[in-house]
Amino acid sequence: MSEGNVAADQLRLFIERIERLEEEKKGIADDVKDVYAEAKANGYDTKTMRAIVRLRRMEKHARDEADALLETYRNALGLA
Amino acid sequence: MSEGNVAADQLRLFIERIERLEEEKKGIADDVKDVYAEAKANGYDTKTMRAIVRLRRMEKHARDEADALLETYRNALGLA
Amino acid sequence: MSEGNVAADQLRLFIERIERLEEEKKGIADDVKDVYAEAKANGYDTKTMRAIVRLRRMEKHARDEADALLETYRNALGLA
Amino acid sequence: MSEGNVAADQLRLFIERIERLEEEKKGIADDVKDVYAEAKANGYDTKTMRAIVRLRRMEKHARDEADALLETYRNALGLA
DNA sequence: TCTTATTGTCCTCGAC
DNA sequence: GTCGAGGACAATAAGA
Repeated sequence: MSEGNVAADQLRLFIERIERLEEEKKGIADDVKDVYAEAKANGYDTKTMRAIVRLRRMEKHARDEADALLETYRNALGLA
Repeated sequence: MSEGNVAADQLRLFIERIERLEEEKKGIADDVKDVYAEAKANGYDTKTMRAIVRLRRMEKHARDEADALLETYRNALGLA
Repeated sequence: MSEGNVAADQLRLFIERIERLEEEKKGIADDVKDVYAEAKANGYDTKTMRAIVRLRRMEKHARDEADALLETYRNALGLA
Repeated sequence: MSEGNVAADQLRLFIERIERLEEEKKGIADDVKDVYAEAKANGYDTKTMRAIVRLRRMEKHARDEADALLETYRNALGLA
């Protein structure tokens, strides 16, 4: 079997990389949950906190989008 | 068969209502496409236009979200 | 500013038309959601309903395809 | 302002911790996407790959469940 | 074709 | 423990 399973091996490696990343991702998601729990234990309202996080994310996205649009304009006008 | 198919009839009515709405929705989506096509025919870059529409939508969402959050704060503080 | 902003004005009009249409579309999407919610409140399983709607749409699509094909044949044969 | 904003500061810290974690999470999600893209560039079908990953996750879950059940039995029987 | 945008489904989470 | 909302993910459709 010294040959022919190259493709299978490569696939397996891809799969394993993905699984490792997914695990990391899950770990971080758990960390996020912990922070909310800790905040709640300190008397904060998690619903409001989630709203704040959501708002800030939206604002950041809008800003990024605006920057990209401005860049598009610049290019269209041949500036910089 | 004057009886017993009440449920089936009701389900059919729900399905038909949904299908009617979906058709309307599709019609509007087609209208949007037409507007983009018309704009393109007038020399506008549709990709940029889509970016503008997206940006304005994001900004509006952020604004709405901010308003809702402010309202939450107001209530929490017993104001108004 | 009686001049030169014609293009900008026209663009703005296009954008506004699109945004208006998008809003209508969203309104209809909300209506659809309401119908599903109402059906659920009447004891129907929305997942199944969605499957039905999807199936009927596919069938309609298949029928339309068949009609188009038939039309193609007709034309190829010089029949009305 | 040496006083009274303790709560606000603490809240801000919680929010920032969450945002930092969310960013990390997004970074990893992007990494996953990259791996899929790389696999695709090597001739693999990503849809199939996703199915494999999903299946293995389910199998792991099933195994964990079985282990937990076994543990429950052990405890019920007073075995180490 | 190949990417990007939208849509739909699933699943988690907090509230009641 | 059920419900509804929200977010994440996957599938499909559209556009370049």
